[in-house]
Amino acid sequence: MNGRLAILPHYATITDVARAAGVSVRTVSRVLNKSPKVGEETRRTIEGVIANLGFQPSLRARGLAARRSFLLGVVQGYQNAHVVGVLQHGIVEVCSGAGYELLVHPVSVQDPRLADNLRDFVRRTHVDALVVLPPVSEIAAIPRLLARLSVPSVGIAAVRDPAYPAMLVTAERDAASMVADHFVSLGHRRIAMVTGPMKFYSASEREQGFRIALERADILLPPSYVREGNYSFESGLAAAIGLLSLPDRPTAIFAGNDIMAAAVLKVARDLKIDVPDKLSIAGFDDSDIASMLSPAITTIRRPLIEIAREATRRAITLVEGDAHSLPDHHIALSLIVRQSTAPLGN
Amino acid sequence: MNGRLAILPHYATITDVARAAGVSVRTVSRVLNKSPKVGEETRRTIEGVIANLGFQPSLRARGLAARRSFLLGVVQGYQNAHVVGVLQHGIVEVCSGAGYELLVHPVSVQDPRLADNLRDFVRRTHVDALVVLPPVSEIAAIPRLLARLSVPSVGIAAVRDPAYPAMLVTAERDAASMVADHFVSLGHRRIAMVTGPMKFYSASEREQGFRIALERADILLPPSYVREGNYSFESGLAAAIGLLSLPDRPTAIFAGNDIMAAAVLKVARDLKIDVPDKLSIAGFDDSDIASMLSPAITTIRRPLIEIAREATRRAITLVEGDAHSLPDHHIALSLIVRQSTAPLGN
DNA sequence: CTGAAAGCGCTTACAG
DNA sequence: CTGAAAGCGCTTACAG
Repeated sequence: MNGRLAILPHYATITDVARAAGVSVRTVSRVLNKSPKVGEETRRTIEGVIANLGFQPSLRARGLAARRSFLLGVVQGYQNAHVVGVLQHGIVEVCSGAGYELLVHPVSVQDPRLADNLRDFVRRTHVDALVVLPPVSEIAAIPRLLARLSVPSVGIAAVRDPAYPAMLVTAERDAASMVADHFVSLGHRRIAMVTGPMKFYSASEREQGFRIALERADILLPPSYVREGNYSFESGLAAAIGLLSLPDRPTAIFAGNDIMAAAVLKVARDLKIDVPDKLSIAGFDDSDIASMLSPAITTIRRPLIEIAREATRRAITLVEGDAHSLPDHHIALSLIVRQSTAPLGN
Repeated sequence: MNGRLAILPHYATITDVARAAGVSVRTVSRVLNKSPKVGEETRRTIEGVIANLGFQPSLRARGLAARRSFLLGVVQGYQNAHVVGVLQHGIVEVCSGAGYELLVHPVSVQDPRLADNLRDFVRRTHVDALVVLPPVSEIAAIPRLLARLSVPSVGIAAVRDPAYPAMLVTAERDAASMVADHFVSLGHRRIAMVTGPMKFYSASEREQGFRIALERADILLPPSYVREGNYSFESGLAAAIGLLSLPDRPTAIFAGNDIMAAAVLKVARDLKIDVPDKLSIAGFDDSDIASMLSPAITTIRRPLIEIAREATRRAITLVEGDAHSLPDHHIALSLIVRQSTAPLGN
C-alpha cells in the first residue's frame, strides 16, 4: 500500500550517536537531557558527534519513554483570524526556545460535542499543556475537563476562572472605562455603545466598564443607546444604523471591537455625518484595520505578543516545575488615541 | 523535579482494551487500522470496549511503531496574519477528518539558517508531510531540502516549482490582467500600479499580468507609474504619495494587495481626491478590510479555504497513496467589483 | 480470522 | 562518572 516506506530516510538515532562516540546510549541520553553527571571530555565528544550527524532526538520516542510529549496545544475559536495569528506567533516563539512544538486545535464555541472533542485530542496527542484563547477560554467546562485529564492549562480571558491552573486576565473593564473617560473629557454627553455578544465576558466586561465610568461622570447610558452586536461587520452596520437614525443621536459611539467600529464609520460616512467633527468613534483591539481606516480609529490595545509569550511561559512552568498552579497575571491595556475622536463640535 | 509525573492519568491503552475484550493486542490493532481480516462479532465487541473506555490510540506510539507520525506541518511566514489564519483553518479541517494533527512552524524568509531550522524541525517531529505557504514556498532551497529528507511537501505559490511533489498554483498573473481589463473597460488610460516586493513571484506575476493586459489595450505602464512597495501599509502610503503628486496623476491605481490599496485610499482622501469619481482603486486578496473600507475596495479573491483544503488533501494523498508526485493544480481567482472603481469621470 | 514476539527510539531506575 | 536491561504503547512480518 505504501511503497515509499521502503525508502524512508534513516535519520541518525541515539544508537548511531552512541556507536560513533564509543559510549553507551545511556550516556548520550544524559547529554541530551543536560544531566550534570557526564565527564567534560565525554560530553564534548558526544556533542561533536551529534553536530556531525545532524542528530535530532525524536520527540515521539522521547515522549513515549519520558511520558512527556514536548507538544503544546493551543485551543482557539474560529473568529478573528488576525488576533489568533498574532497570538500564535508569540506562543510558537516561546515554544521553540524551550524545545516544544505547537499543535493547533480550533474548536467551535457552539459545538455541543466540544468537551468530547477536546478530551480525545488530549488523549491522542498527549500534549503536555494547553493554552486556551478567548472566547473559548470562557466555557466553564473546559478548564474542569482539563483538570480531570491532569493536563496543565493556561486560560486567557477577561474574567478569572479559578479552574485554570494559571490565567492571564486582561483588564477589559478598566480599558472600557478609559474610553468612557476619554469621551467625557472631550465634552461628550450623548454617548452610545455597540456591544459584543453579551453571553461573552469580553463583551459584558467592556459594557460594564464603560457604563460605570459614565455613571461616575453622571452620564446615563439609556437602553436605546446600547445595541448588541456579535463582533461582525454586518452586526456593526445594523447597530450603527439604529443609533445614528435616533432623533437624539449620540455624538460619540464606543464599539466593542474595531470591526464594528469600522462599520459605524461606514454608516456615518453614508449618512454624511462627519467623523470626528460630528461623531467620535472608538473601537477595541487595535487590530491592523484600526490604523488603516481614515480617520484612523481610537482604540484599546491588548499587548497580544506579550500575552502570548507570558501564557506560554506559564504553561511550560506548569509542565516542568512542580507547582500545580500559578497566581493570576493581570494585563493592563492601553488607550490609543487617533483621529476618530475629537472634542464635541459646537 | 516533577512531582506531577506520579499522578499522571493512566489513559486506557491498547492492552487495556485487549484485556477487556478478551482478545489479543494484535486484533485490537487490526480494528484500529480498519483491517478487513477481523470477524464481524469480534470487531463489534472491540469497538464497544473502545467506546466504553474512551480509548484513543496514542499518536506517538503509533508513529514510533508504524514510522508515521500522523502529524502534518504548515510552514508559514510572519506576514499577513489574516491570510495565514484562514488557510490554517482549512488545513486543520481536512487534517482532523483524516486523523492527522497540525503542527505550525513559522519561519522568517530572511533567516539565513532557514534550511537548518526546517531540517531540524522535520527530524525532531517526523511530520508525515508539509504544506508550504507563500511566500516561503518561493524559496527554491526548501522543496529540494524536503525532497532530500524524503518528506512529501505541497507548495502553494503563484509560479510552479517542479521540486515540489505537488503544487497549487494560483493564477495571479491572469487575475492581475482582469484588473487591468476592468480599468480599461471603465475608460481609464492613465493607469498606475503599486507592486509588492519584486523579489517575490507573487509581486512580479501580478505586475506582469497587469502590464501585459494593458499593452494589449495599447496602454503603456511608464516607470513613473510603477512604484514598488513591500505589502505593508506604510509602503503603500509612500507609493501613493509619489503617484498622486505626479503632474499627470493616474486616474486608476492597482495595488498589489488590499493593505496597500487601503493606503492609497487614505492618501487620496487626505489629498481630497474623490474615490471613485476622480480615482479608481483596486487591491488584491479580498481580505476582510477590503469590504470594510468605504468605499469598499474592488479586489481579487483567492479561494483560500478551498486552496487550503486541496493542498492538505494532496499532502495526505502523497503520504498514504503510492504516488511520489501529483500533477499541478491550478486555482483560478476572481475579480470582485466594489465601489472603489468607476467609469472615468469627465 | 487470530496470536506471540520483536522492535520503533528514546528514558529510567538500578548497579557498579 | 558510565552501562545493560526493561519498558513506554503501539504495528508488523511471521505463524497457525
